[in-house]
Amino acid sequence: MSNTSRVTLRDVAKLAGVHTSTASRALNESPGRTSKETVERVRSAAATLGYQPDHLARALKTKQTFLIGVAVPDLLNAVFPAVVRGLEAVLGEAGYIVILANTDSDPERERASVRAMILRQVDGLVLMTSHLRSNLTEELGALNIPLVLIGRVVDGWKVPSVAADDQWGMAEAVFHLADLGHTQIAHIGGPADTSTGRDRYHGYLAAMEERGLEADPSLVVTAASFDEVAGAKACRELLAWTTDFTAITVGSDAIAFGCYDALSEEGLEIPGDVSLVGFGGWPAGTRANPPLTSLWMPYDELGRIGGELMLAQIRGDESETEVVRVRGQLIVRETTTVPRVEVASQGE
Amino acid sequence: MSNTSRVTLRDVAKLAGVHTSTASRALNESPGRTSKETVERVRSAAATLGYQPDHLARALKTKQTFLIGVAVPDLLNAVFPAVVRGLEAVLGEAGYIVILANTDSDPERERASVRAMILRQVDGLVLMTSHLRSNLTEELGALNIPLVLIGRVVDGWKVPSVAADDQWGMAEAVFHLADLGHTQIAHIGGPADTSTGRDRYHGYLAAMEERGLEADPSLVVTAASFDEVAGAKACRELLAWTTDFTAITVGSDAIAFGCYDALSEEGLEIPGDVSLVGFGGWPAGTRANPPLTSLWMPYDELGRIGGELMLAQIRGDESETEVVRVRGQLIVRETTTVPRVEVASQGE
DNA sequence: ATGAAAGCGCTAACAG
DNA sequence: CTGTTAGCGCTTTCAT
Repeated sequence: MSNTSRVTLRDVAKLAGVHTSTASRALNESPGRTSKETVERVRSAAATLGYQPDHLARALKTKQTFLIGVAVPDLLNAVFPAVVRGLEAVLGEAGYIVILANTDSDPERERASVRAMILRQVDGLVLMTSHLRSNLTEELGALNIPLVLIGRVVDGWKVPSVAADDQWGMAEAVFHLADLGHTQIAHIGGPADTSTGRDRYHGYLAAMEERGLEADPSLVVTAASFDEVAGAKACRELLAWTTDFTAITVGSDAIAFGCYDALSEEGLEIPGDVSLVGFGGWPAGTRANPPLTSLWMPYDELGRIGGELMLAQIRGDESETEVVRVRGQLIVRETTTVPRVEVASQGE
Repeated sequence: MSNTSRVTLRDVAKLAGVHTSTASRALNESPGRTSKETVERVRSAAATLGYQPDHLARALKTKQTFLIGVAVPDLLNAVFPAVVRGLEAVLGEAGYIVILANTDSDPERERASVRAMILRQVDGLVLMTSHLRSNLTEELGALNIPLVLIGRVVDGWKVPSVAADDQWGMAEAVFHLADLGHTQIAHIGGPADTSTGRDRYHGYLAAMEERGLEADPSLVVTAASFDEVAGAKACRELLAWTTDFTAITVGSDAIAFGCYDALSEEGLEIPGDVSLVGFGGWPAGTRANPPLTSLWMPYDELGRIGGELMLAQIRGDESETEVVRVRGQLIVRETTTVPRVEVASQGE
């Protein structure tokens, strides 16, 4: 019943026989501004009373809440928990605490969440949102609150960001296929209005060109989202159009799984008829049938770096707006092999 | 640069031509305590100025932060993001915001996180911790802060909780196997010091007895944790001891996946030689090879109910300490079939 | 029904 | 180096 009325700074001061303000200084160690002696007395008084400063009161005065708002599109997508974990570790270490909001990839909900967080006076905002256009951009720009973007890069908006090197990654995937002898490589990309979707697509294009391969536009389709059903749907579209390809690169592991279904519906075997390379490197890929070859990216690392960027920004260390790209590595499992030969009939 | 110094209640009051305290009452609608007229004036003043109350200041006075602390053991385990999502949805709806801490299933880190959250004056605490003994129990009991346990039930500690009906679920799994004709059913349980581990084990025992089957103690092993490697290890132990069983029930889908590995190392086929039933019903099970039969539990629902319990408790609606058990359903995929016959040689 | 005054717990000018 | 005085923005007695 009794909430053991918290011990306040006044209590500490009284016990130490000094004024509250002195106690405050002693504890916050305003550099040199206090005699060693009193610092000592106050410290021990605080210790014996088990004094814990009240964050709220302090925040009211200092305008620092030590709260960091984190907006994630979809906690059910395994990528995001990994990022959040990394973030929480780094920020927690520095005394910050993470407040979380799931936006369901809905711009509306996202705006609402961000507003709520700003209202809470968060010291910084980490956005992993998918579709970053909207006036959220300006709204946040005006507020000039420390901001970090994770996973997506927004052009024309100077803000510290960290993301997987999607272009590089997708290029690796294409090279792997090309090295196996594939020349007709399809691409089922993620939504075109996401930077990840776009960047991966560009990586595909660049890699095809680098290998002197034609990126036939009819071999490129776009999934409406990064999940399995969208992936299956997109793959069916592709299949309805043409089967003149021996390999597929995709925008996410989930999309790849969607392809498992769509391909098997058509009686196409992986990798016998079609080789497939996922993107993300989910652990689940190991158990899939067949195990998914995929370009793994260190998502937890994204979170950690994102945390660092946030801390740097709060400290004011912004040497320059930093945009970090991290790279992972291709994990070759069993969905890729040399191309089937029959299709080679069609001349170049 | 300029943080557009937020509009304060004073500004609103001034514009409405009333005192701050009146404005406060008008906005908080202290029932009937204010004339309709002024309420109207203040409201519109607030609207035109775009007034947003300062949570911090309010909290300092009212001792209500509208923050709910949530401690999760491991965000990388797919179960927890689902729960968090449910929680966040319900609590967010009610104006609460979720602050998150990952404890890595480490009692030490857990205590630290919980302390930090309490320091932040959270209005409530949601714990999904695995090993709930420790003095955390008493520490929290003394503080009498609204508390909800999700996923685990701690005996001898009266606190609102919601968890999967583990006993029922595991019994279903056993019944399924028994119906197929299995009589020698092994059990690879989760850690014995978790309520989930124990309850599932008890469910296994009860179901075996109900069907008049002998639960041979040598057919029961315990995994050190709920993950794949612990599962594989435990399964190897079992295999080293005996192969006199035709089916296995396990404490989690991850443990089941570990069994995939351990069984195949011994050249045992699933389900040809050994039938296997997972627990949890992860989506990943669909893609596994073979697709995993598993007892699915609605983890998002756990989160939602947990949120409701928290809200009820905050409101003071505690009719009685509630302990909710939710049930899911068996999803039959391809890891279960009738028992192999050869083993039937050994008499009873 | 409203205004005046006090105070939540802390920090930050300003004197001394 | 320390005490005094204010005040963060809000709610809440207490008078009126």
